[in-house]
Amino acid sequence: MNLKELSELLGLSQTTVSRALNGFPEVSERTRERVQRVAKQNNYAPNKSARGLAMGQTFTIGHVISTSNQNEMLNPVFADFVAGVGEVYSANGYKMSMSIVPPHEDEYQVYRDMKAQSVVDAVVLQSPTVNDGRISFLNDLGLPFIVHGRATDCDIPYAWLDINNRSAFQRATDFLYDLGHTRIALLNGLEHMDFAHRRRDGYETSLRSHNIAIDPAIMSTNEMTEHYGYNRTIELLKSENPPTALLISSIVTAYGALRAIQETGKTIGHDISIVTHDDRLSYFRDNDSVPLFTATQSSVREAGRQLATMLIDIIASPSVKPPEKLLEAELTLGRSTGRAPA
Amino acid sequence: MNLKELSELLGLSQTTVSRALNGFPEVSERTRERVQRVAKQNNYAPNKSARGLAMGQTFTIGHVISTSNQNEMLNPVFADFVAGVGEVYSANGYKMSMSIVPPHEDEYQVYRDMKAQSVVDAVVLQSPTVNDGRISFLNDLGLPFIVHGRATDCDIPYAWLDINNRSAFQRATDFLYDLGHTRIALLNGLEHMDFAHRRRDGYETSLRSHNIAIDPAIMSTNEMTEHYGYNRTIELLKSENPPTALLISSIVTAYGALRAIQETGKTIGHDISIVTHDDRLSYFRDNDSVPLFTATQSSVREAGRQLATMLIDIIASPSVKPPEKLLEAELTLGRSTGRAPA
DNA sequence: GAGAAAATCCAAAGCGCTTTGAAAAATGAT
DNA sequence: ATCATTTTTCAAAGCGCTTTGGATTTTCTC
Repeated sequence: MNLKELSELLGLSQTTVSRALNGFPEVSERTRERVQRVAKQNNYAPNKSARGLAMGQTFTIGHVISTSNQNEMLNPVFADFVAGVGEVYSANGYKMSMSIVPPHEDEYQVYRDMKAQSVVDAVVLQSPTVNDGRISFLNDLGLPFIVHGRATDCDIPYAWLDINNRSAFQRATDFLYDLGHTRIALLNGLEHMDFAHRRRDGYETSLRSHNIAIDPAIMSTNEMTEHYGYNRTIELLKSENPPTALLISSIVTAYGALRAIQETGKTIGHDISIVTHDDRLSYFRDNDSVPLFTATQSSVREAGRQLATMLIDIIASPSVKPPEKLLEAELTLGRSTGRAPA
Repeated sequence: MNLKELSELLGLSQTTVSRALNGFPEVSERTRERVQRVAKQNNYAPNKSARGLAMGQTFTIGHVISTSNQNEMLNPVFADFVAGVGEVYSANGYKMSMSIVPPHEDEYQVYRDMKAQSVVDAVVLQSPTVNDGRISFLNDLGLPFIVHGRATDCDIPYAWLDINNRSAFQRATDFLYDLGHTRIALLNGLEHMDFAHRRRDGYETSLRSHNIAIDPAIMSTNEMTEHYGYNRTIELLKSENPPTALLISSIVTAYGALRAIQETGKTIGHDISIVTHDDRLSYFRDNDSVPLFTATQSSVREAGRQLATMLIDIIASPSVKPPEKLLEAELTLGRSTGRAPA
């Protein structure tokens, strides 16, 4: 069923039917109701290609995910983030177009093609690095976008939504210090990633403020797998001057660290403390009355929702200055932290 | 830059340019080369909406993900599966359109709209249940599709790719039996899911073949979170007749079980054995020479690749009988299994 | 070099929608 | 009843591409 058929069925012109369905004021309520009813009955929905062609808008938002990193690893946060944005998209009549960029292929070309083919109205940029060339590239390309995160070394204005990584990790480190910990290891993500860079900054700032020397021997950076947490913790515990606390960038890695601690016969929250960042991933949901991990918490799914809302606003009014939003992470107390051993 | 402008630039008709770019034989190699060169130079790519409208094909494949289950949980397998299909899509000029269905909304309506708006050429159906109404629905709707998994109670022919869940769990149970285990607990996924149903079947078949009574007290079914693994294992270990081995449906849950075992002071592979299913999720990758878990392994990313290839074939030749593919899981030996304690 | 065959190119229609500019119908004011 | 407004409807153009059917040019054969 297409517009022509529907309008013939109704005995109206295509114009009137189109206007009735798209909520234009030039059509009487009685007609609109009738049109909508018959459209629903016949399961009519306007052809997206035709609509896109006529309006120069596709009601589609692009996500491009590069798997070109060393292990072709995906960000564990990916699924929940997508779920969050996707909810808002579908509530607003938008579709999500996801492109996976295979290893050794050019992510920039994907954006160029998206623009040339006008296949999306806007894109969301994920996993920004400290100095992310994609931002100025998209800016020059003229493709509206929003960044999930920020790029420290980028000075042009752009739209973003981020959590306060620096403050979160500073507070977490302060908290461990208050518990008496002075030897706090950092198990960070890859530090060319902007979020990891900022977390490290927060960690170091806290240490400096308490006159604790920054010791690279207990700071590490890697992809945030379970095994990274395990292996690195074993290493740290075996070292001559082992830390009494671990600050960890991902809950997946924190579980690995916990495994190592248990295996070594130590007690978490007693012999050694852990604070981790927790994105509230759905398959690590913790329903205990007191959660396992003390954590800097921020729901990445909720972040996705808010980011999508912002982006849809940008599409609606592109002229206004790029919106920015900084979400604070909560520091929630769990069973993984305690007073530093004497 | 659009076709008209490009063809004027080249001094050719739109027809010729279009044919040159789309590989039709009616254009000389010399012209084709020139056209392609100039197109690349000017970053020309055909408008997708226009192309879709003219050809009645969108080169887009739909994925619809319902978050309507109790905890709005996403399948942890989601990200890697998407990465797998996405690779193949982009290699073949297809785009992926992902729809998130918010809780309490009608997944069927999403499919109906996709069809009416002709926004996709085909869809992939994920997480099928034992008796999944979506299969016959899509069949009646006339929207080409392929199922990732199968539906036990569905008798119409349809395209699918699945792993041999039944055989994998039967072999795993046999293996534990051979090690002397006779009290083997099952920590399964939600059993209205077809894969979980089949795994249970494999487990029970093995037990019956060894004349071991099936004991519902040590069989459980739940969403496969870390905490499910932990809590359930604690429960089992505390019970009066505790199992000596656990068969677990997801590696996330297996880590939870391991945590419980360690906490109880028991040694994995000695006091208690674990066999888990491992989808080779990227953030649980295990690079140890001997892996942590003995597992029924099958890469879900590779499954995604193969499924995408099959679906593209279906689109190309819709008439042939729906393809089916059954992948066997490997049983790989890790450190989590050992002889049953005397 | 003429005619036939092959290779190359083109103008125009059509895909299904939105939207412009104008006409027809309904309403209100005099 | 007449004219001026407002409301409601419509015909047709245009979005950028593919593709049909035909025209033109080149190449080949004798």
